[in-house]
Amino acid sequence: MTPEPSALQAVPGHAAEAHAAEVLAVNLIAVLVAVSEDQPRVLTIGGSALPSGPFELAHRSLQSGLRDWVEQQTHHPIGYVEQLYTFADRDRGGGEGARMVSISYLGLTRERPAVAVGATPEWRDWYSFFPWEDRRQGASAVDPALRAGLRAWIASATDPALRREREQRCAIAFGFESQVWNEELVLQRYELLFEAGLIPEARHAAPQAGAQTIPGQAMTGDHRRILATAMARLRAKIKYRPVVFELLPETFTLLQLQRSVEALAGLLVHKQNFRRLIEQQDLVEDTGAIATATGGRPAKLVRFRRAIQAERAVAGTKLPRP
Amino acid sequence: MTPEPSALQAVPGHAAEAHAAEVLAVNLIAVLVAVSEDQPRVLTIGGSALPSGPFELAHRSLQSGLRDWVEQQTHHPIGYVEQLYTFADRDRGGGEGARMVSISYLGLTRERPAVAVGATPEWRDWYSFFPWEDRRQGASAVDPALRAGLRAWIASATDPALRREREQRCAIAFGFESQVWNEELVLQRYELLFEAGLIPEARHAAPQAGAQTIPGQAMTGDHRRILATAMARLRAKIKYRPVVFELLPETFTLLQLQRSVEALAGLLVHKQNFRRLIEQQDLVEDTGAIATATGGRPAKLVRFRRAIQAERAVAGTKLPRP
DNA sequence: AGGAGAAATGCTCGTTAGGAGTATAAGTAG
DNA sequence: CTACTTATACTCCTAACGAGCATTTCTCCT
Repeated sequence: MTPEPSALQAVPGHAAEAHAAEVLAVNLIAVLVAVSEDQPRVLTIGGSALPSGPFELAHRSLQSGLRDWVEQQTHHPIGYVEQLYTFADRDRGGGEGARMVSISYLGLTRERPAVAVGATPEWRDWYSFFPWEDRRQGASAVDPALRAGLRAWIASATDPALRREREQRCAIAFGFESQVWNEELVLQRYELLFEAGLIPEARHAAPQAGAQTIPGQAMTGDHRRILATAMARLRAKIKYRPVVFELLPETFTLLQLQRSVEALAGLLVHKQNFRRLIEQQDLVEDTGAIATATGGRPAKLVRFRRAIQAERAVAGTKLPRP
Repeated sequence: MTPEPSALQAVPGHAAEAHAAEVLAVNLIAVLVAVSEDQPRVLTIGGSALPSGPFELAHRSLQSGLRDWVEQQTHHPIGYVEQLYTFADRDRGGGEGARMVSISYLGLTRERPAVAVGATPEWRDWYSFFPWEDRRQGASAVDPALRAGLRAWIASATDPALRREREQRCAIAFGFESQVWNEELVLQRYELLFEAGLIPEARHAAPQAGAQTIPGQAMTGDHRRILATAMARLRAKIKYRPVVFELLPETFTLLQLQRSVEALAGLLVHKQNFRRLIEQQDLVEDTGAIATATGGRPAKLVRFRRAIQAERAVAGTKLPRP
């Protein structure tokens, strides 16, 4: 076993010594998600920033570093943590020689009821940052503003090829022509709006003429982009991995489960088929208890079958096996 | 917009100043994949290390930093680059206060024919590192050795609960009982073998009694784990994103395409159904040309319809829409 | 008490994607 | 001319999925 080499050292101009000095600050950023009252929430600091903190030498690993201080913050066990993305764009970080590398994580937890409103940290509805992503009541109210802004951006391209390209990107991301809304394209939509100058955070990067902005609260730095990444990842993941259960109490009804999925996806689902899906996958089991009715026939209380994690590997095959 | 804060600074014991000094070296690691002669290859340095190099202040972003020096190495355009994972385990990096954070990437390219064999860098068959992952000829020849080693590891657990847990993990990852081999579980399999002490690299971390190791060439440090991550990601990705085409020449036959997919997946697929899949998704278009036959009826040469990238967003829905 | 409303639960269709296999066409190597 | 290899076209079957209808069992209102 050779000692950990800088394998590139053979390349001219890449002498290892020259780089030993190039050290960077490493930051951990958490998107902590919970669902309560059928709304997805995200933990914020000061209302518009994601919790973040430096990676320290004392931490065993990146993930344990994140867990350490998130649990310190929330006094909650985080059931599920997943790395999102690492980035180090030029405009981030401090001055010369102090560039920052940020490693973002998605964490799922149950919202602690006792968190005071207005406190720091505070749970906020994630759709307050992305109002256009909530389509549970049909196309959202902010849709016309988006369309108008995007149309203006498309029209502002003088090159016809560029105009067509923008048009197509918008059509796909927002389903303008085809009426097909893909709830997973959260990040693509955000980036289009950003490019179009409709996002206040974009002003800082590229100050434009006074294009008007759209509804949706801004966040510190590029935290809203990170939140978009987390939303996209979670919306994709709930479809092939039983992660929703990390957000639910120990026992719950099928409707509660459905409402949570709908909250995350920003879409309504077909109730009967949703139940069929859950049942045929053996995801839950009866507890024997009955939910105190909330306005209809009482529902069975079920619990997540943790055994399923062990029994089955994820399927996800799409190759025509022989 | 508040200035980029360390949001955790309010937490006791986390004063921002105390951490400004904790800076770390950041390393970029590339898993560069190509396919030639129906074999997946990975670019190595010195035969057993992945190319890696420091992230420098001069780089615009992490990804462009990676692109810069990979293209410098291979003199190839890399069509596709994707971030894999960032890690910073305690046993990595140098001495005190110089811990290393490694950011790994997956890159796809076409193998340049003119690369000399035995050179540094060198393309190597990725199954030389993971012989058990190639099941195109049925269960691989190394299978018995794996089973024996894993059985010994299972039996070595004195606690019956632990033994059952190990048994189940092996059954899922390797499909022992159910005969179901999930080709995406590359990383899980590697980690099981690692835990079982069957991987030479594990010796360094936890020197055990002389459990025997299994076929498959070792790599520097934890590079084999990173390669496993890349293989798993790529095997999953080819199923829902048209990334295989990055590995193929401009025009190709459907069989070439199929063989490339099989090479990556380590599995054979049903030819007719594979073609149906490709056709119904409109992934390729005729070039009009015919392939000079390689031993059968001549095949149409097709090319990837790049337009598809723009036309369609990825589907991937599993929610019962209303 | 009786009826309206809300939610739970059960079942039925029709369509489609995917797995598996048969049949035929069109080349090359002897 | 024949054997072999690969390309290409269909057929059949089943499970999964989208879209409904119908019935049951509660609470609440008048």
